[in-house]
Amino acid sequence: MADDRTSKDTLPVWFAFFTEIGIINQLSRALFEARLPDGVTVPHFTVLNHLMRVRDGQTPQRMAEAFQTPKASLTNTLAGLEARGLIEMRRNPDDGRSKQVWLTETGRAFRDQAIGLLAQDAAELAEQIDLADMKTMLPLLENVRKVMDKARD
Amino acid sequence: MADDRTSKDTLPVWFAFFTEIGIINQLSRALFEARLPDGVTVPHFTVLNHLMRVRDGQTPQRMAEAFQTPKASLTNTLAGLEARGLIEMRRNPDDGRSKQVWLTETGRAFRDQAIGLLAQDAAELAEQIDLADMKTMLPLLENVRKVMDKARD
DNA sequence: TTGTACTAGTTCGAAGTCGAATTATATAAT
DNA sequence: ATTATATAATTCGACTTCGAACTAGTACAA
Repeated sequence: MADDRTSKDTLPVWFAFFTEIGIINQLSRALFEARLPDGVTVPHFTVLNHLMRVRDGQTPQRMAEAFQTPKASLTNTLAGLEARGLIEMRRNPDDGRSKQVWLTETGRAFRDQAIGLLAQDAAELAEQIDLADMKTMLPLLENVRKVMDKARD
Repeated sequence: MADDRTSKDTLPVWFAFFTEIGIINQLSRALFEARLPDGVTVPHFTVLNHLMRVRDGQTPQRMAEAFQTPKASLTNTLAGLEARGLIEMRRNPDDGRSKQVWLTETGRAFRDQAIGLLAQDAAELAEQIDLADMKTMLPLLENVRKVMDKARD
């Protein structure tokens, strides 16, 4: 018995939601890339951060799934990181088709330094936005993400 | 006077927040573009929707500000819409430097039809996500967006 | 052992993004 | 009027994105 008649204002609310998401995404990208040196982009940083938070030595495939991003895009991102000496790609000894992505020492240092720079911006934002609000939103956003992820055919 | 010592978990929360934002943005883009016909993209639709919701006849400059997007990107988007006959660019009679963007009848019809298609997806999402949660997030997201917007130097 | 099907990653190409330079027009100052 | 400065939009070019085709390697069946 779920009511399959959706409320009249459902659509506008969702639209407004996606609009805000889009703008915040854009603003955060601009903010990040203004801080990151040397043409390092958000996708670059995201990969470094992921490898450090979760574990390095992962395959590109696995990471593509984690980020919900096409393999071809990731190939490009990884090539950029490797060219800058921040990661190392090795053959996967267990499976010749796949590879493993390892952080270099430079990569680890770079990520830590970047975190430091970004922390300044975060602190500035934190002055103006209640952390409690962020903690309210976070689980709700996660839920939206999970539902949308499942809805993909 | 403001405490410049931010809580220890501020940074991780903000990171997680931006990560969710990024993924939801990506998922919503995929969802939208699967529905929109004929190579029409999210930026295209966003412009149409904005012109209809707010008012058409606006200048590209004004819209670029509203969307937080570079002028050069918008030029490209508008060119696509004009090529498809969904908008019309006219000289601004009050200022020869600028232009005005007007919806065509085709453009209006297209937007209405697109809304109908997207409403189906929204209804599906709405079945699984409480509208109250959306209404909780919306003002908080708006606030984040406004603060970030102001923080741009 | 060969064949068939599958999977990981890359390459290719078409399209989108956007900072910087450029063009056209407007406004202000003298 | 002339010049200087500012603003709206476009063009240019370097770069990113990502679907589809391709290459290399694996698995399993007969």
